[in-house]
Amino acid sequence: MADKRTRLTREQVLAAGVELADAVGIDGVTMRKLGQALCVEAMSLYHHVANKEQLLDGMTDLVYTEIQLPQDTDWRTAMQVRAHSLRDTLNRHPWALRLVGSRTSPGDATVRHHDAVLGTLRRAGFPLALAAHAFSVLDAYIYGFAVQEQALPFDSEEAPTELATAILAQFPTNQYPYLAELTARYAEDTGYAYVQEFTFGLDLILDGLERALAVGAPPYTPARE
Amino acid sequence: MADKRTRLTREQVLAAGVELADAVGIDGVTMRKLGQALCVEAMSLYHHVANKEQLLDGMTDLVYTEIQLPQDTDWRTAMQVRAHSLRDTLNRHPWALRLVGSRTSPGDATVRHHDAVLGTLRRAGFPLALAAHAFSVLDAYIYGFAVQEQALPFDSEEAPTELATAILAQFPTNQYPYLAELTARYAEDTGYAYVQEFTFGLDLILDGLERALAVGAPPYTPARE
DNA sequence: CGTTGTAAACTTACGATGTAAGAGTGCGCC
DNA sequence: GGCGCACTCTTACATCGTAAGTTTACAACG
Repeated sequence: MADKRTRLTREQVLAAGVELADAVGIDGVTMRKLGQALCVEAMSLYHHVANKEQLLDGMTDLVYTEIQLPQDTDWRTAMQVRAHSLRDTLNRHPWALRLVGSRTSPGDATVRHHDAVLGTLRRAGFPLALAAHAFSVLDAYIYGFAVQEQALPFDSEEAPTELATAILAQFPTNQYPYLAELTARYAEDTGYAYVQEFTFGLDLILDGLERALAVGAPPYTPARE
Repeated sequence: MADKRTRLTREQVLAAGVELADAVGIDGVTMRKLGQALCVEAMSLYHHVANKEQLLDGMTDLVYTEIQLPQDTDWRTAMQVRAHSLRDTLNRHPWALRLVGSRTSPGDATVRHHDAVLGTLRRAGFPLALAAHAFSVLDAYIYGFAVQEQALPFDSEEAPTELATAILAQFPTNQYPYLAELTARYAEDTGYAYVQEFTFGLDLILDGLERALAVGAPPYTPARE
């Protein structure tokens, strides 16, 4: 965690913030603890960030840096790669999701990322309105999926066999029959992986977009373009 | 805000919490202020909730109460009505979204809601796996859309004409050409409403589900059922 | 009626947090 | 050398969640 005697930079502060948040959760990120991680008193940090708000903004933007920009292959696989990269990143820094929901001023990396995605779609022949729609659906889905994944009472990567039954036990079977049915199914299905769930929705959306692109006219938009 | 001399109940506390959060935001909800709103000292609240965690859990579940359960019409319009109701509710209580992402133990209303949605799909003929997939995509989309709506630097309901240009001014046009193009378009299109964006994605997903239902076999699932 | 048990509300207190204000400290440039 | 400035530290305060212990008021009983 940062050697003793170098002058601090804003970048170091933000990076340490990300690292700390990963380790102890976003609520564990306090100015004093962050200072400690950097061998510095809490108040010294205020020469590199205006306040904690801005620290969190910077951390959020730094996370965006990790997301793979879409490459210039066909738009579909480009979107797929980006989607998985975004999901991975959000899983690697679970706290980031809570921040994007409350931050209204996007950082530099954030804007660059959005522009790149939009560009990939436009160059692939998406009319402007459809490109905007596509961006909106895709991002909404990815973020929402990440929210759900975090709300799950188990780690989404491991086989949920016993866990599912534990959850099942929480609510009375007869009162919530459909949930019970579902949980039972997952409990017995040992091969189940949550990635499949993500891929299903993603492909469904990409199919829809492909169809919309083929038809030509983006629906639900005042005719212009 | 609650008359003087009635004994407090847990329900009153939670309702006051929701009201307070709506008024001053979730960070403004402190035990002392909540107590004040109920004409009671902060510590008295601890006789009705174990700690602040549990207060937030209860508030989250109370919000779920407001979401319209799907009626027993055809599944498609049922899902549409529910989707819009969920979005409205999340917009009415913007703080709730941040909570669902961090809460892992669902409340009673939450579970009931999930069961009802699942039930509607099952009764409409969705195989179990497809019903689960459908639930996952839809909820992910709705939550994610709400996240994006909140991250927008403007109120999603009003015409963003001048606002868009203000945003546009933030980042250099030449550096982010596609975003600039998009923002310019929205600035000139006075008839634009953000609901259309929501409806586009929702219909796209519902179309996809309808097709998957027609085909019969849910993709991406180990063959069983 | 007084007595008493108990659930609900209150009082006090503590450690942690974000940060305002101002006082050191050390490095680069004259 | 010494001046200026960028950085850091010290001290202090209001506010937060909540632990511990005390007071209050009402219901049940003699």
